[in-house]
Amino acid sequence: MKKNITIRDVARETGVHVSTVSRALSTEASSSLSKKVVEQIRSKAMEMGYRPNRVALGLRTKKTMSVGVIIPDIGNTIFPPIVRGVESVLEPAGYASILVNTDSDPEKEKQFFQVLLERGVDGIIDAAVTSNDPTAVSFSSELPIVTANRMAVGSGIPAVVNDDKGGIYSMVDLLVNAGHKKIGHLAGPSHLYTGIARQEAFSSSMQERGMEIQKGSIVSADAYSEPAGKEATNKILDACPNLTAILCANDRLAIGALDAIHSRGLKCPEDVSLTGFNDIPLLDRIPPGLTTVKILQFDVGRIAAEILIKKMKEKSVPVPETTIMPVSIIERGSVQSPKE
Amino acid sequence: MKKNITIRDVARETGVHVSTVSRALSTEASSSLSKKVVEQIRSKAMEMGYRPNRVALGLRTKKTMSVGVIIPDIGNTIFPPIVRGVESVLEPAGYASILVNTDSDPEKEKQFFQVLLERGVDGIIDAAVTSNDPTAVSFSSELPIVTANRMAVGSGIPAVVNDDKGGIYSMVDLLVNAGHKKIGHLAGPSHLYTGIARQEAFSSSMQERGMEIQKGSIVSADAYSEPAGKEATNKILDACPNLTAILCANDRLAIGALDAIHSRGLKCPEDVSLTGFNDIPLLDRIPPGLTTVKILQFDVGRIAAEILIKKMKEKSVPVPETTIMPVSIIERGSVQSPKE
DNA sequence: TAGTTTTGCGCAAACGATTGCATACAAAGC
DNA sequence: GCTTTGTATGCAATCGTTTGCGCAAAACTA
Repeated sequence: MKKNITIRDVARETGVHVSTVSRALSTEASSSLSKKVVEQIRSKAMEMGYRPNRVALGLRTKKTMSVGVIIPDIGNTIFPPIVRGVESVLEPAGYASILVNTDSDPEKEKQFFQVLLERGVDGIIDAAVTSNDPTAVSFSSELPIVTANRMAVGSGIPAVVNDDKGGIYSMVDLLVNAGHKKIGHLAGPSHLYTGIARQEAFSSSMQERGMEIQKGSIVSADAYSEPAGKEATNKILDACPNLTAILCANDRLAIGALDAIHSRGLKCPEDVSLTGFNDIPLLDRIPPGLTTVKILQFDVGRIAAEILIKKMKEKSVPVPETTIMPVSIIERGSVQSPKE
Repeated sequence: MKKNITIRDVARETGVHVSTVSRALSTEASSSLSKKVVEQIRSKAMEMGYRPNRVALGLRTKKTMSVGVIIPDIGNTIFPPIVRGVESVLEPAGYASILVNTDSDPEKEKQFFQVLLERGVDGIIDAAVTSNDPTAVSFSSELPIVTANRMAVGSGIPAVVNDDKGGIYSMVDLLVNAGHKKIGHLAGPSHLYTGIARQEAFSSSMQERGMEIQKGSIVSADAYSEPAGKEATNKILDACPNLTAILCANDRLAIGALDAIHSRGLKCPEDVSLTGFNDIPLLDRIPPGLTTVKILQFDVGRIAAEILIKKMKEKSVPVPETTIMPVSIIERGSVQSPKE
């Protein structure tokens, strides 16, 4: 492993001072130098295989050109596209992303904030934020943060989220228009923004349409997972066996609901219609085809990163506090009119 | 954004020299100090909210405690578990992971190597390596590299891969035992290790079992994607309509094959049996249930990271050049005995 | 031609930590 | 009581850059 060469080496070889080399290599500062030296230094640097040391740069300028990306779990299919969206703008802008997984543990989230700050990141994309997140709030005074896919309600931290409310409203419409009168809601975890927002949207939408919400027809799953969805669905159907449709807070819960329905000897959509949220990959191939709300995960990440870059460049620049990304309804086979 | 406090500040407050603070804060060096000062300095540092600056540390020690993780695309379902596996050992060991996506573009891979080196990573996990990868090889003399899921054949770079050969052999066995005589192979891209290794395994296995390989019954897909799988399958079936089974190089190709089969008015497994590789999430729920080879993605990442850490700590330590992870066969509904 | 401005580059201090070496003081040996 | 040996801490260089300031030479100005 050969020793790295520095601007000092280049300076020695070209017979100029290190500061001159530094300036020659910088696009802006090189204008204060004669064309000839700049040319000479650059070609010499290239020839010597000079590679700038970002660590030293970071120390000197207090900008590491890196950002922390905090997510609950990259294994959860909705996050990879978000991460790609983030990188699609960060990388071309010269930023590196340090990725960490919290497994939705607030304690870990806090630790990671510390670690990221020690490493001098210039900003953070937080897709693991909880609805009430003191950690994110307290760190938001230290460096720019943007939350993605979720938001810390009332925190003032810029957020890019999906139109959860609109999506749920459309789904309720769709079910009601299909003739459903008894609709349940398999809700997401109650400590997460998406869980809360979607449940609130469900309730208010049902109310606005004059639909009855039966007691026990709304149950929150512990996590966004298939088993949690199955368990919660069983609770819902135990309490309200007469339901003809269940609106699920996300696709994985809906898949769990499908399991519960089958295990009870029922069929979807014949006995109970089901809807999801997110439109995860391969969902279209799982029978009977889940009707769901498609979200723009990639764009959520992309826009969150764009906002973050703005704030990192100029921390007092005004940015929209909440950006809501449009959703669309994907109709497949899991919804049909109730039998009677 | 309040100014960060440094060991200099702590030194001033406690009335000692910065070097003393540095030693007090380090677990090893603190043994050379009196217990009293150490205690005093530490509590003062805590009280002042001192946060070490890793950038400065990195400059001084030439170790950034960070590693680059290069993958083709985090959106491809097989990579997230690998990344989690990598992080599961890197993070507890104090390393941060910088994640980059190459989209399988060798040019990008090269650029990212440069960027990662500029950023002073201590090592690299490369899961985007191509079978013949001059970039990885040339950089391997500059810093420790371990490849995951794929390998650069004959490069001497330590690799952790799946038992591709064993998996394919088992699959051929399974098909042959089910009575298939006309078996095709939907191969992966021919510039990727997995594509090559699996195809070679297919050919040699068939040969060893005395099975005939029809002309045109092996076609490489351009990419590991459903459309590429569909296209290649059509080519295969155009050339060899009498095939009763197609062994696919991975699950996504197999799903594409399923599409092709359906579009030709055929059925799986009645008309043609199909097998996959990887066992991606939700695969079990796609009818008729794809028989596939399950790989240990998480462990591939985990072990690759463990090897990398060893090499980063002591670059001349001997490590296994190739680690092969066991695979297992998951039987589902996509294979049955041929009709006639 | 003398004074003034501009141009081009060097000097040296910083960024925040670590670490080999020097040093002061105390304890211990004789 | 004087050397010897630790023991605990300070000193200063260093890692690789950037950048404000200064200064000489060149280029104008009148």
